[in-house]
Formats: sequence, C-alpha cells, structure tokens
Amino acid sequence: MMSEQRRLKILDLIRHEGYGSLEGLAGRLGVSESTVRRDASILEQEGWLRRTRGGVLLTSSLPENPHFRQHQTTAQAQKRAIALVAAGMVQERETVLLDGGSTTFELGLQLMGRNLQVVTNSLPLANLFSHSESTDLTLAGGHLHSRTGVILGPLAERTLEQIHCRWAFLSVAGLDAERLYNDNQLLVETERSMMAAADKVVVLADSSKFGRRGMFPLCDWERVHCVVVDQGLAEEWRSVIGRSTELVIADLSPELAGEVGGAAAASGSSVGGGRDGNRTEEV
Amino acid sequence: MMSEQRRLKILDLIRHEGYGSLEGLAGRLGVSESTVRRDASILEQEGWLRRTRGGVLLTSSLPENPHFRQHQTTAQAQKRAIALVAAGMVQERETVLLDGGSTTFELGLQLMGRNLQVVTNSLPLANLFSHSESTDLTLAGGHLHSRTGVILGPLAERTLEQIHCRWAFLSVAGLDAERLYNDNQLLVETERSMMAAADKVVVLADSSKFGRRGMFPLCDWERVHCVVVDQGLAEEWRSVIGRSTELVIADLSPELAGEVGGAAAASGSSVGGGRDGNRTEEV
DNA sequence: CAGGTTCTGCTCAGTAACGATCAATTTTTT
DNA sequence: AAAAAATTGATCGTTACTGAGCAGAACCTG
Repeated sequence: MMSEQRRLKILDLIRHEGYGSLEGLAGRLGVSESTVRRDASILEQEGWLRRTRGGVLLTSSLPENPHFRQHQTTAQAQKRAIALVAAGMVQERETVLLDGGSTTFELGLQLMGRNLQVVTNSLPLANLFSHSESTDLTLAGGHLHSRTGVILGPLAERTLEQIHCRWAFLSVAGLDAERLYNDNQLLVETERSMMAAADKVVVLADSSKFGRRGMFPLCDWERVHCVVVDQGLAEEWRSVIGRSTELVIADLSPELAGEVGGAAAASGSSVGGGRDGNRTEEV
Repeated sequence: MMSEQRRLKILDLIRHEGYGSLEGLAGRLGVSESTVRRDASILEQEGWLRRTRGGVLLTSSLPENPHFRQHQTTAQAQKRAIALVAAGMVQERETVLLDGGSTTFELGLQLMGRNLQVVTNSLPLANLFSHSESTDLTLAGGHLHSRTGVILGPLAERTLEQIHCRWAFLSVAGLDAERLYNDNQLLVETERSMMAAADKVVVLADSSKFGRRGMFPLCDWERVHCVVVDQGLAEEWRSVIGRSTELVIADLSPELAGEVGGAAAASGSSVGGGRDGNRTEEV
C-alpha cells in the first residue's frame, strides 16, 4: 500500500467522526500502529489534524474531493491556519471573491461545501468548486497565465466590473509599512479590479511576506480592510500596519485547533488596527 | 506513437479511482513496470498527476471529466476522426474558439502542442491547455455550469464580444434540415456570441445528432460554414444540408486513426454543400 | 503518592520501490 | 535495405518505508 494514499485514507476515515484511535486506524488500514503513528505525525505537521494521546483529532473540515492534498510545503500549516480564520469571517450565502495563490487556495478548501457564491480568476480554484453542488461559481474571463493558473488582463477586469461581492480575499507578494506589492503588472491591475468589486478587502499573507517588496505596488493600506497573517509575524510589524486596517493573527494553538465544525472562527486574535478600524468582522 | 496513447490511458485509468499503483497499471496496460514508471514521470512533469512511492495520484488541477471515460468506444473513435479532420483545418498561429462538449474536447487533444491562440468557455479544455507552452489560452468569464464544466451567461457573452477568432468549433445537441439545436438556453445564447466572434463557424457533430432536435433552436444553416460528421451519416442527410454549408465526412480508415500528431489533414472528404458553398478550407 | 498500565519516541533490520544503466527490439530515416 | 533513433524491459546498487522491540514518559487508580 502506498503511504500517500494511506494518509489520504486516514483523513477520509476521521472525516466523519472527527476522531480516530491509533489502534483502530491501524486495524482498519491493515498496517502497524507504528506506521499510523508516523503518518499521524506527518499529517499533524501539515496541519490536517492534531494528535492526542492514543489518537488523532481533525482540525479542519475536509472537502469531499479526494484530490485536495497538494504538495506539502513547510509553510502549509501556517497557510491553513490563515485560511481557517478567513473562512470563519464568511457567512452562509455571502458572495466571495477569491484571488489566485496558494493561501487563497487553502481558503477555497475550507470554503468547500458551504452555501456561497464564489468568484475567482484562478483555474485551480475553479476546478475545486466545479463539482460543488452547494457553491455557485463564476469565473473571470481573460488570458490564462499558464505558470500560475491565474486569469489576467483587461478581459478579466471587464468581467470583474460587472460583479459585486461582499468579500475579496487577495494574495500579495510582499507588503511593507506603506503599501502592498505584487510581482506581475497584469496581476496588479486585475487585483485592483477585485478590490473595487468588493465591500471588504481581506489580504491573506503569511508572515514571510512582511517587509518584502514586490516589483509593482498594488495599493496603500487604506484600501485594505483586514489582513490575516500567521503567528510567525514579528512583534515590530504588529503596530506598523495602517490605522484603518485590522490585523488578525491566526494562531495554530492546540485548543483552538480542536474546534472541528465549520465554526473555526474563534481561532484568530485581532491585535492591530487603530481606533477607527473596520472592526465589523467577528473574528 | 503508442506511448502517447498509453499515457492518455493511464490518465483515464486513474481518473476513476484517483490513484493507481505502478504494478497494477503495468498489468492493466500490458507493459513493464519500468515503462509505467517512465510514463508517470513524464505525466508528472506535465502536471497531470503526482507520483508517490509505489504509484501515482491524480492532481487536483484536473477534475474528473467525462470525456476521458469513454475508452475506445466506437463513438469515441468517431469523435476522434471528426476531431482529426477539424484539427487539419487549422493552421499554425491561427486563433481558434472551442466550445464545450466531448467532440470539441477531442479536438482540443488533437490541437495540443500546436502554436495557436485558443479561446474556450470549457473548463476541461482550459485545463488541457493550461500547461501548454505553445498554446496561448483565453478563457471566457461567467457562470460555471457545474454539470458540464462550461462557462455560460451574459458575462461570457460580454467576453466573447471583445474577441475575434478565425475559427469557431461548436457542439450541438441536434440538427435537422432547417436548423441546429442545443438543450440549454444559456448555452444557445453563448454559442451565438461565439458564432459572431469567428470568421469560420464549424460544427462538430457525430452522425447520431442528425435528425435529432434539441430544446432550443440555435441558428439556421446559413450561419454555419462547415459541419464535420463521421462516416456513419445516412445517405439521405448528405444532400439535405443547406447550400451554403459544406459537409465534411470524416472517414475512419485505420492508418488515419493512428495519426495522433497535428497533420491529420487529409482524412476528410467533402461531399455536401451547394454551388456557392464556403469551400475555403483545404480539408 | 506509589504502582501499574498505556502510550510515546526512538532505533534497527528487513523489504519494497526507486533511479540509472544497458542490451534488445521496434520504428523511423537515409 | 542499411543506418540511426527511439522505445522498451531487465538488472543492480541505493534509498525510503515499514514493523517490531525497547526504554522512558505520561496517565490512571486506589
């Protein structure tokens, strides 16, 4: 039996019950307990589940789609933590605009199966939602940037002009005290259209992005209502973000990871922002 | 020659389960494990699947799509014959508009690797070309019809209004002596936009579609420059098609069925059409 | 708090799978 | 028809995964 497939099966097995004992899993999978223990450690590192004594606990709601487990990067767990918080902001039947990028893809995974209207310019995200019964999907038209799988250009902007959403979740290549950046001219233009189309603009950025600048400036902080970042963010940055932007830290602490249902909301802690910040979200 | 087909078959085989062991695939394909291992590496490089120890996993970027499922059914062979003829019409560096549907998907397979600008409203086709270096891809925006993987609606039409192509290859649900039909209102509207955007409108229809009517009329024959059909077409139909439309029969001669590369041109024989037909294509 | 039990991380040897290589075969070109 | 190229399958040394065993830590239980 293949290890990767077995790990998928472990996730599948605990999806419904939310918990699985090491012994039980070993029996059901036909492998030794050592192996399950090892798998559990790996899956925990990747942020899929949390180990408890004698078993494992699901941390995030998993999509039905069996092909969701992408190549695992070290930053994957952080990205998932960010995605969990962001998913908690969104309420049923709202409209959500999703940018391309690995973190927004994680958010897509968390949003699967919910009753939403999703708009995206990302081909991987479109594939993710393409079979979903509960989620309505609208795709931006335009030129496909083949390396990243993102649709860009004037046509995409034209599409986005026709649309209004409650939320826009964006990726960036970097951000500093003044503004945000991305590395592709067309992408920047398209993202501006996204920001114009949404009530609330949320930027998803892992902590490594802070202090890094991209080739093209995207916008100033005033345009961004909220930025979600992992707990790796250095202290000095927590006060730097402009006063109109709320800063949300997505911790990956154990007791919070235990929250199983879609209600992963409470796992973020708002720390930044100024007196007049947009604190409307119950994060 | 054989290898490319075998790789397609590997994708086909793992599409159902989402994974496949090297050993099992080798057995089912009747080749050695070494060969499967090589194929798997190639397919992984192309982004179709992910290798794991002992087997392969389908990549999330390629959703289960029904067009692959039909192995070598007779319908499949006919569709491929039609696609081969259609692919032969297109010259390098031209612009091609591809509708959704199983036959146009086959055409997409035939066009892979060629130097073209492709426009489509089909998610499966977008995925097909998304890895391609040689083909530029533009996607129509709009609402994704999840059952068929096709993008429809006013937004798509808005996108298509901005575009002009040399060729439009369309699918239909049925056609009779007067006009062509499809079964979805939105699809019909979108296809009309496609027809308006192209110099040459080519309909790909296997012979079973003739005499069948769909729910919504699409257009009359005057709007269609060419229709490609398999050799199963009954004699009585060959003279019925309107005089402005060229009828091309795609024969399924053995040596042609093997032709995979682009140069499948000579396999069609033009028989229908009237005195003033659009005979510009060298089929 | 003591004692027993369970669980854990770790090491280690056996095994299965891997990539690289090369000869045999088929296909294509000259 | 001969030469060249590509493809295939077998072999081999290396790598990665697996399961068992073991010492110590964590968890009841009285």
